[in-house]
Amino acid sequence: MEALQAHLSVTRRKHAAGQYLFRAGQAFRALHLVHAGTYKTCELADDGREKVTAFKMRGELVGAESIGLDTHACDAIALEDSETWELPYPAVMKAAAQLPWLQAQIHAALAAEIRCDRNWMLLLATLAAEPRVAAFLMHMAAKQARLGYSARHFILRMSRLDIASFLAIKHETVSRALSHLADLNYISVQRREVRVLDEDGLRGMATA
Amino acid sequence: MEALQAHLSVTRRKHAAGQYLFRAGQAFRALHLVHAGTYKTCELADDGREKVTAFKMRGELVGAESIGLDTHACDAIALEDSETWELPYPAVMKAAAQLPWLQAQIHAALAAEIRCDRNWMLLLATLAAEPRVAAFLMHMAAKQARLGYSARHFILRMSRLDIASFLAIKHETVSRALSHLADLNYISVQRREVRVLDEDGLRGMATA
DNA sequence: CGAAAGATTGAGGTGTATCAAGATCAGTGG
DNA sequence: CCACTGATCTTGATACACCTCAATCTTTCG
Repeated sequence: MEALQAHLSVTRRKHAAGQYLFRAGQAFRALHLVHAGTYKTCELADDGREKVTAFKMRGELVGAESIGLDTHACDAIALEDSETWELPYPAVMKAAAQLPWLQAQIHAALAAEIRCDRNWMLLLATLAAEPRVAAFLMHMAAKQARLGYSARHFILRMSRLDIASFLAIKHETVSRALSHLADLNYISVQRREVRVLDEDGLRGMATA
Repeated sequence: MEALQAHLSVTRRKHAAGQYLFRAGQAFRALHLVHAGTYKTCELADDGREKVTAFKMRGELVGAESIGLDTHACDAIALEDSETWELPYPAVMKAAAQLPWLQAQIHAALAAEIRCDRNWMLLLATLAAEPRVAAFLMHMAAKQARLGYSARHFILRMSRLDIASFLAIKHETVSRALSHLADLNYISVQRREVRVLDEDGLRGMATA
């Protein structure tokens, strides 16, 4: 995905914490590749119900779910000062028509998105609150590691409320789960700073 | 999607009720367009946890989530005697490279899959058991209508257990919810046969 | 027909939501 | 710099929706 600049014009966009990358209903014109920082995407219902559906970091694509629509299907919001590369969708399509590897990459990225969502669906459907939180922490740790940071010590960029929404529980429950995981000495938490003390313990909690 | 036969070889495959279209771990070689009947897809975890992630009927694509992988990421099972058109994936890719409209269709289909999953995630995260069941019935009714059948009277092709798994509740809870919706005279149910008596009532239940 | 699978209904237990009160932190303006 | 304000987080007590366990009934299929 990183060799794209050679084939199409890429615009850098910076977003302050809390700023919208796009809102549901706005015209869909481009995909966004996260270059720095963290974003969340929020699914919205007509009646006001909403849920955080994903957290996106460097190398991940935002906005793909709106392909084929005129307007965006969800909100995307920066959780900290962040930056994306904007990839105009028509240009991407044109480039993909010329470059089989790019087409394969796009298909693969969309399919991976589906698999990721379904993994979370499975997890939310089959695990209780505390295991969900444990799995979430493991997942965040893995993401950190993939980006070259420590999987043992990291900062959660999202609020308890965001985590709660993502995990389909209440924020009080997230708080309690974190406190309990700390009591068990699997982690230490201070506000948004997390330290993983016992990875095996966490893993055990996340699958049982 | 129906003009595909002109551009690539399509194999018809029949499946008896309960038969696997593919299993997780089997080689991924083709997409499958449902031509008749109903299939379910099941996401599996290493430790045995599983969840029904989708029900697919005529015109819907099965297997897209495994694009980019060597092997299938989930199970797909026929719920009744059914038939698919098998679309060899390499051939699809080749055709898409020549036909921009096909490429756009594929992107759109994958994106639509993501949006559909996220709608269910939102629903499961924000609604209680009974509204989930009501929403599920409305959804099934809409699917029936789209295929030209009655949205007022239809047969559920899946068991209570399948519905329960899909909605992330227990099958007893599904049963009770259905009974209660019948008590309210929103529907009538006998086993898998459903009649919608009060669509507005159902809709109200599904969003509150 | 008999056996197994699926569906319904009841009674009781439990995990999480709800409601509420403090504590801690971040940002603002005096 | 500090007081002030609002947002975020933590913790407790209670309520209730759903799960669990169990029995019964119906349908399906060999």
